[in-house]
Amino acid sequence: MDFICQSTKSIAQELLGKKLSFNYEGKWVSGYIVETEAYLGVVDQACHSYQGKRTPRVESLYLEGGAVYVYQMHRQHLLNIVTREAGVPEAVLIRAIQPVDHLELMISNRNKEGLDVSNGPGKLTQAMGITKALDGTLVGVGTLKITEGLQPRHISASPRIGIPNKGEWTEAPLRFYVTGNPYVSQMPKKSMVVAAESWENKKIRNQPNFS
DNA sequence: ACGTAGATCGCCT
DNA sequence: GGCGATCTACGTA
Repeated sequence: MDFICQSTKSIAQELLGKKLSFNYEGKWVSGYIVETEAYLGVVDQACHSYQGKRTPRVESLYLEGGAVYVYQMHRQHLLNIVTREAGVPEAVLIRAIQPVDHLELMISNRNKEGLDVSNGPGKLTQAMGITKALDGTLVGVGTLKITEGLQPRHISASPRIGIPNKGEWTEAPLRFYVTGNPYVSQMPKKSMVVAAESWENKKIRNQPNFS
């Protein structure tokens, strides 16, 4: 996947359905990405690099696309993937996943089960065991991987969560999610569908087609 | 289903 | 000293 030669908005949408895997104590814990947000760098009032702000905490945002930016707020870690070329501080926040491998480990890490395991940005990092140790590393070369997964049947956009009083940046539709997937944060029960129905049907592989 | 409060910490100012 | 790109528990319908 190309994290450099595309707009951050495109990457945020392309990440939906990709499989996110983290090596936690020797086990590849994983899930399909179902919700993301784009943060558009120096012009974006909601972005940590707004107006070129550069402090030790946000340093990773200035790395090349494919770098990992993890920061902490309250007691949670939030996971971002840096986009664009080095020096252009844009990123995509991973907000929710649908668990795939080692669900039992995620349940144990969260001390919760069901949708509460990973339907929020702080929840999914806790479930997978992601900490600040990942900050500044590169996707694909260390303990974090992003690989092919499923194809969303439909993608929805909305304003980003938790960005009050930032004018046009509060309203900008920079949050993207797999329509109807129950693991999307703050999804009304009424709008949920069975998880499998939010994805395109899997192609049947390794099977001859006799029609 | 929704709103509100409280937690309790690293990182800036 | 103040403030979050959040989460949880606990009110109330």
